[in-house]
Amino acid sequence: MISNFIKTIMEEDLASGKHKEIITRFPPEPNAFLHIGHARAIVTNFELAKCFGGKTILRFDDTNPAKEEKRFMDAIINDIKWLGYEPYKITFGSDYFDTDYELAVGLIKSGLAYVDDLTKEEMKEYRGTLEEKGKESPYRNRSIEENLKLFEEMKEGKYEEGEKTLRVKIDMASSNLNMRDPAIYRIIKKPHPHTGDKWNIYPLYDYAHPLQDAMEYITHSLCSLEYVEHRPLYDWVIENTHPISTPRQIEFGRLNIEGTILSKRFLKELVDSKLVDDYDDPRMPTLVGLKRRGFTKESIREFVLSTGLSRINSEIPFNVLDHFLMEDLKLKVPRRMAVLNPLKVIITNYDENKIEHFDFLNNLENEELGYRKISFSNTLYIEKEDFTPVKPNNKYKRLSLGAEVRLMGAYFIKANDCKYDENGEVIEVLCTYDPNTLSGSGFNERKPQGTIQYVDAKTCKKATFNLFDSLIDSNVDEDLPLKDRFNKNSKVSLEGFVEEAYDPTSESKTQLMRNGYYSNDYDSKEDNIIINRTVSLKQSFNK
RNA sequence: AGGACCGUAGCCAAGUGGUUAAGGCAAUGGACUUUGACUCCAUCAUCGAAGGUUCGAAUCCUUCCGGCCCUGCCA
Repeated sequence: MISNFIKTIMEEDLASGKHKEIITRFPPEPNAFLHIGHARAIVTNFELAKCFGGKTILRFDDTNPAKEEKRFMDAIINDIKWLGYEPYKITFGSDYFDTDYELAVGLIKSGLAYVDDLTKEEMKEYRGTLEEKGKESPYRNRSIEENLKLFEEMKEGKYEEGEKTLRVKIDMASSNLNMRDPAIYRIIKKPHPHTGDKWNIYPLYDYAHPLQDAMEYITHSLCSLEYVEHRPLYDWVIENTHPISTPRQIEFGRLNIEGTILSKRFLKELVDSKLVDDYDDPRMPTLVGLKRRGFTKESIREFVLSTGLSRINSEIPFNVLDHFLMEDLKLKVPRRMAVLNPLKVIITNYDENKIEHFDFLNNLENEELGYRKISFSNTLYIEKEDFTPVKPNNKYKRLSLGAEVRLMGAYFIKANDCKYDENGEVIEVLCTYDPNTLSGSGFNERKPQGTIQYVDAKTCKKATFNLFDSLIDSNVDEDLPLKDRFNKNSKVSLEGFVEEAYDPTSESKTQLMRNGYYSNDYDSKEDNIIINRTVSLKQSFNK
């Protein structure tokens, strides 16, 4: 499923013959890492074009030389490729500076643009406010010849930054502030990464963007809702410069994820203040962060396509993202048992020198993933929350004294006794096993209370589990500075165990067999496996 | 009365005058079980509010309420 209202527009434009082909574009300014919000724009643009056999261009919007950075450009290209998309071509806003300039000269010649000497502050004053109309600049009626000469001189570098701008003559009384003679060129005396020191003047977004679209034959220029009020200006530029094609701007709502903030500023603050490791910290909503957290490109893509988009800014719970990861991985990856909070279990009627190995399906629902060995001995670990001395209610499906439970892939065990530490915490459970109940043996004389997972203490591997939560603390006042709203518990590390078969070097995606959390992005430091949980526990058992 | 956009369930979102308002997520109940997972079955809205037009409205009109955006020589 893909955005209906935009797709409908495209279908109509194709049917009416307005366009023969659909061409879209993704136009990031190369000054930040891409996040999940950008993924929505990327997926939408690429998929929509793909729907109609069209093309999508990646265009770096580098009209402001003060802002661009090469490392962001590389990161953006990598992120788009990671998502599985190949731009038809990669262009730069600066590719069109010559045409931008010529068309601006044309605007002056038609009496539609003028060079203004007003300072920034004066211009603000003249612009008026939301309630009051603006007034015309005293320089508004310079002759075409003078404007031409002045604009040329601006280009040649005769004036300093801020001294002059080129403005377009529209309507100072417009209720749309964007139409009150917006500036389309300003002086910036900085070398540009692509055009060097060729230019002393650079076009502004509202002028450059529609022209870039036009010059690339973009048919549908998708952008976020905040540009709605820029559309009249977008159309004005197209109508009055008569470029080679007539693109159409279409706006859609932004995507937000609950528990995080998708703003460049916030993400930068987190990194700069070292609250997170870097832009690729698994807690970050950046694409590189989500990737490290374990998200696959398929899951991101499906997430975007399935949640759809409209002209509403949406705020989607993080667990929706989890859902699509789960959907993507559940048949694709092997599953492994893991114990995050270990509790020792001693099998009192099992030979303490014996270790058995069983074949166990890597993924119950997908036999193609094959089998691995799991082992069983008299000393095991189970999850702390999988044992309680007294069975709390009849829905309890785990181990309690006197009750019998299946160890997944192995035997039934019955808890007979347990030991406590000085704080009254259970530290060891004493069980007996029934050799007749081996999994797969066909034993069906009685049913266990439930099934729990375990690892064999004699063969398991130590692992550190990183569990992640929202970046934003929901209990903190929204008016506080972003940094102060950081959730200090957004990362919790637990020391536990994974079964022997877990291979950190080859299994970058694994489902850990308890309520669907998956591991990814291990870091093998010394002997310690670090596993980042990617999908949150659906619920806590200890309600 | 500054202007723009928007309001369909807890969260997304189809639907743009015509049978009982798609679908997904979440939730709840049940079945199954080598994970309280997965899978399967069932349940879950009269469309921000009030009026109006119409044989008939979530769809058109009016008013009200609510949200969000706009006063960069940023994008």
